[in-house]
Amino acid sequence: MTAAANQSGRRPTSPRRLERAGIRDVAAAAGVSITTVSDALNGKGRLPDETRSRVREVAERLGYRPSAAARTLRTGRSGLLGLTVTTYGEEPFTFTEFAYFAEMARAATSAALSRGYALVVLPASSRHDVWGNVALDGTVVIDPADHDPVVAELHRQGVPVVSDGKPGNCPVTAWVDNDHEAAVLGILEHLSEAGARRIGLLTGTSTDTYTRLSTEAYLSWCARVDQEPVHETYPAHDPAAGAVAADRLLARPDRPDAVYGLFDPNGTDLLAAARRYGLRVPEDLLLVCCSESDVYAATEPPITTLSLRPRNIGTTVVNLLIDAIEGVGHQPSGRRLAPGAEPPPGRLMPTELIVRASSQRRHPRTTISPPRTPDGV
Amino acid sequence: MTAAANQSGRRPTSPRRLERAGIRDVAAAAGVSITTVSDALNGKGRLPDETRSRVREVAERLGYRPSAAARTLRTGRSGLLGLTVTTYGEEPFTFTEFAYFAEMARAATSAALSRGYALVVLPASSRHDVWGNVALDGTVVIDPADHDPVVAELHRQGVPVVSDGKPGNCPVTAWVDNDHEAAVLGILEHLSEAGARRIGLLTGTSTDTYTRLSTEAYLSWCARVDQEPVHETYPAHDPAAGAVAADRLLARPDRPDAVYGLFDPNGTDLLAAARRYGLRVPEDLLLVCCSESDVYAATEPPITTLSLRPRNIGTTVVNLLIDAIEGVGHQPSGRRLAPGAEPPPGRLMPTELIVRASSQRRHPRTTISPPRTPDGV
DNA sequence: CATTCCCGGAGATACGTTTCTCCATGAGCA
DNA sequence: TGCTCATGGAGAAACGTATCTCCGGGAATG
Repeated sequence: MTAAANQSGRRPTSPRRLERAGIRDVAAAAGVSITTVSDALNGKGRLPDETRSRVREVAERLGYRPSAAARTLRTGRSGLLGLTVTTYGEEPFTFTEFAYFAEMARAATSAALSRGYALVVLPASSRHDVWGNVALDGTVVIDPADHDPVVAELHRQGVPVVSDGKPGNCPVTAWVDNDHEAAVLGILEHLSEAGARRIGLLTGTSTDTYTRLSTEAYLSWCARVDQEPVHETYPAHDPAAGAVAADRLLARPDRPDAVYGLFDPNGTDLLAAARRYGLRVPEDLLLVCCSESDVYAATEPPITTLSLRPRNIGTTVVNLLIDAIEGVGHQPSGRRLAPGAEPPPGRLMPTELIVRASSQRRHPRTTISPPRTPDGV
Repeated sequence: MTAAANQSGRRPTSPRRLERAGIRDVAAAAGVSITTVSDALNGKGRLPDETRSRVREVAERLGYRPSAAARTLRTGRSGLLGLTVTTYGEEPFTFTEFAYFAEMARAATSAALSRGYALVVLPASSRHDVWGNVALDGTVVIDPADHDPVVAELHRQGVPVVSDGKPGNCPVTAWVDNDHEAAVLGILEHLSEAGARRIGLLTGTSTDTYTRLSTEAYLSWCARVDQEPVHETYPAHDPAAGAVAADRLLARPDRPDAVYGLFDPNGTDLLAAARRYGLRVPEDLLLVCCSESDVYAATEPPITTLSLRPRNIGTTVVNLLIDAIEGVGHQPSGRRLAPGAEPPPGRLMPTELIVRASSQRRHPRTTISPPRTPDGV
């Protein structure tokens, strides 16, 4: 039957070995036109239910699966979202953000799927041919650089881009970020309440928005409460440098009695350094670091962490992206032609401070920093 | 100039708003034919270098990007690999395998990328429309069920499938797995050497290959050394049930003096249970569990873990898949028509026992179980 | 001078959909 | 009877690329 359909449907010039059934085969087998098959399967035209169900049945029987490539070509929609992550070395993901990224990607995948999209992870540094070979309806970019070439290229192609991390100078469609300022202030306040008199900060040297905003919040807080900043910095992509910097921080003459570390490994590094200097945590030194890892629930003592709630971020960023993709037509495309007219809309998400033994000399407590109104809106 | 190219290249009937430059525009702008442009850009035909570079230059100037959809439609290759993972609940990934999966997926992505492919994560339970909407050159399936419908469908469509986990009864092209039998025997031996007299096992009730092979190895070892099995089981998808089962195991009259837990959370659950019963680890109870999480390096005491080396698995499985995709033509497709003629080729990968304080009363040591020859070859 | 051959490149077709346009038919209505 | 209209469906034009076939013309060869 399939063979017969093939023969009547195809040009006789190419006696194709019969591979997968195409829409033509279904049309022939059902005795209707291609149009009718397409309409019946996609629920589009005006057809009596009888025809619709008959066509569906024939398609099912032939094991017909529409060609994704042809559909994409015709409709201009691939149903694919990109997830781009900045890279330092050979490995496609940043080391320091690994747990964050894993959780965020998982939530993003889930959110995309539930709206009928699939997610492709594409490091910015990927081979160019890979980028060129996949049709993306939109892209999520993690922490884009100031004049990110990838974002610029996508923008030029008219592909919507939503960034995780407030963009410095990037033509993104929208963005999502944590309220880093509020988070840092919340931590400093928390440490103060626990009795800290001199709070130190451990950060990377990189100029990404996260580091910059957090540092600025710290410095302005220092100015306000009239504390001299105690601030150490290291190249964040170098795993060994973090331990050294932690050591340096505790070796200073103006040694802090509390430290906040901006990156995931800082907690264990600081703990090790404290041991070397014979400092007890939390009696002599209060410790907080930003991390998604549950390692810090099991350390001795357990360490208070700031969670950026990557699941929230991932879900939000994908939903914003899909909104932008499907909401096309609402936005006059003239927007692209008016640079700097108005900043892209942004959304600030709350962080969560998971209070453990390392940052309290009294009893435990959990706070969530309140969301603020985004600057961009 | 682009406008002119458009006008001369397009049919005058449709005065398309000028969007992205197509191959026609490049051809017109360079004063050559479409064929020449395609050949020049893909390095295919016989063209003088001068023409080639000129065409490339024009393409660059126009910002030409070939349409991935059109290319896929024409060539039948999308450059996309699927990564399918079995699901228990709403979330697309299995809880107990989270760290394993994250690492494995990361390695798989990396391996795919370095060979020019991109990876799409697609839970088996995804909405049907998502599966239908993405053109896959091949798929990696994690732990396929015995008569997995997803694998069957892919097989029917002629899509190569490589599985992570030895398939029970599935038409996969190839498979990769750990040598679970050797791993379990290695652990039992390790515990015996540390002084264990009665070793217990904590597993899930599910019938996947991993659980089955490990359990069988345990039982046959028990028979050989003449020990009565001490075996507790719980529904692996229920996080609370694991803790209960751990408790049950240590409450037995024939309480074991050593336990191996097959799943990630078993370690912490067993540790907590041991505390409740006043058992010291490792003095009264030796502990090992299978996990990729570095949590177990920080527990008190640190717990010995078996790593399945997901990075190895991910890399291998993807490379095997791409080999199968690109090696098409070597395999006579008649293979598909001869079911049961020969089992698919498989590869067994070594595991790694990371020895920590919980499983030794002497000094630390690290062993790696030797790889065996796969059954299938 | 006639023939062959290779170089450089043009034309046309197919990949498998979706969708726009249009047509035939028969019912309802004046 | 003649007109409009809704219904059910067919035809054909894209979408943008890769590739197969073929062709003109100059150089080499007899």
